[in-house]
Formats: sequence, C-alpha cells, structure tokens
Amino acid sequence: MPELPEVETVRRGLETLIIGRVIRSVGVLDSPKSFPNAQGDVEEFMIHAEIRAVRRRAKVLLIDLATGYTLVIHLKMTGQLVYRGDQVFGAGHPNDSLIGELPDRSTRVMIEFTDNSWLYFNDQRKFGWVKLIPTIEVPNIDFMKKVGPEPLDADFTPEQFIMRFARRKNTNIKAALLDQTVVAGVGNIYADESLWGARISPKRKVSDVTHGEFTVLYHELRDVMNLAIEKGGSTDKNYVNAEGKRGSYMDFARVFRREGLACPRCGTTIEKIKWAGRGTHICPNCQK
DNA sequence: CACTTGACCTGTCCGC
DNA sequence: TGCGGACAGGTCAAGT
Repeated sequence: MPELPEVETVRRGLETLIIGRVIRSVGVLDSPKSFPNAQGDVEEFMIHAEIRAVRRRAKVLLIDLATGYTLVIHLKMTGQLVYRGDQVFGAGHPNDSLIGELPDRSTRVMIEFTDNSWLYFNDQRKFGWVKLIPTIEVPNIDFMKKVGPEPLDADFTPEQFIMRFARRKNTNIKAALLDQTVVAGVGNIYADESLWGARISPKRKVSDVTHGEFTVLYHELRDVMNLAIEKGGSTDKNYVNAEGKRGSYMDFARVFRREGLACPRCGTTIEKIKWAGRGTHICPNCQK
C-alpha cells in the first residue's frame, strides 16, 4: 500500500505530532509477528524515552528515541500509523477520516505518551512490522544496505537513475522500477503513473528503453511523486496519514485504477492487465 | 548473480 | 444471502 509519497506524508505528520513526547507505555497486541523483538528491550529502551526525530528511508519510517534506539517501521500493504491526542483535528469533512475509535481490531501496537495521547500501529494483513534497533545499527540492516537511492534527493541525477538499471537489463521496465534495490520507494501506483507519463509500456525490456526515454521517465517519476506528496498520498482502501485522514492523489491519477475510462492524453480506453505479478494499468495507444 | 513465482495475512468484491 | 475464488498498494525466500 504505502509507497514513498504515503510514507513521507506519514513522516511529516508524525514529525509535527510526536517529537518531544515521552513514552509512558507500550502495548503489543500481535507479537512476534508485528513486533518481533518486542520482549525485553521495550522496557529498557522505550519506556520513558523521548521522541527525538522521525525519518524516512525508502518506504521505511524511522522514529529515533532519546535512548539511542530507533523504531524501524514498515507499513507494507495495509499498515497505518495514527496519532490520537486530546485535541480535535480539523473541523474537516467526516469522510476525511477513514477510521473510528482506536484501538480497533487491526491494531497491533499501541504507544501511550505521558500526556495521555497515543500512537497506534494498525495493520489488517499483518505484513507490516515494527522493530526496535540501536540507532547506529539501522544503516547495517539488510534492507538499508541493499536499497537504492532516494529518487527525490536534490542531487539524484538522470544519469544516476539510468545507471541503476544496468543490473536489470533482461527484465521488463515495470519489474525493474518496482525493484527497491534499483531505486527506493517506487510501488505499483507510481510505477504505472510514471510509465504512462513517459509513454513507455511496462512490458518493454529494460535494455530496449532508450537513454532519452529513461530521462523522461526520471522526470515523470519525480514529478508524480512530488505531486502525490503535495496531495497527501493515494488512498485506495487503507492508507491514511498520521491523523487518520485520506490522501487525494487518486483524484489526479491518469491510469491507476482507471481501467475502462478514457486516457486523459489520447482518449483511448485504459486497460488493466496482469504484469510483473501485479495489476498494471496502461493506455494501449500511447504507451509503446 | 539475475529472474520468476509463490508465500505471508485478512478482507472485500464478483460471479454463480 | 451464501459460497468459492480472485484480488489487493510490498517484500522475501525459494526455485530455475
């Protein structure tokens, strides 16, 4: 579910909501699946710890504690991190909020702060996880060592982008885009959206994609991810931000989940196929 | 090593 | 309304 723009939206929300708060208690409702190393270290390194920073790398959230430990969190498909305090959030539209009373039946971990506010980790499908790791060890975990560069970094160039695909010459462009060791943070939504933007068929072999096409794809990927962050991410079913509210990128999607509708560029009916093991949305006319 | 497929879970939707 | 099957935004571990 959450890709780079969704995780970044959660990160920004949490940054304003939990930094400086101090943990009073931790409730683990689904160990060891959702919080594999919850035993032992939690008491010593989480209780009474102050939240110092909320970072993101690829689709992983990193919540740094004053004890020198970091909560490493992956939301996978259906994970949510929702903060609930005393204050009433926004007099927004009722539909803004996708979830009700917390905890609910998908709640796996609950963190209580000393000011009586709470942070809930919910995950319907239990693919996501929370791990408590020494902050200095975070760069050494397997995922961090393998994951590719951040596509939105200011110093990430089109040339670097193209070079990252050198290892995946014999697969198709969509599978390569989804490979987190090539570039970090791309998932099914923004893979389909950026390929449409660059007019490239997801079936194209990497070695057949030209330098010029890669350059366009680089810009389309960055543009679509930046737009998605601006819109607070994409809410299809489960995704919500740190306040439990939906994102609105889906209102701006060009192909994703738009099968049967007209391509906004040429009017051809958008198709949904199974490709690279995933639901894949294409305009059969303008993506070559 | 590169590549593909299935497994991990729960919930929902679609067709019969 | 009930039931089986397919499918869902992500990664791994296996297999070739």
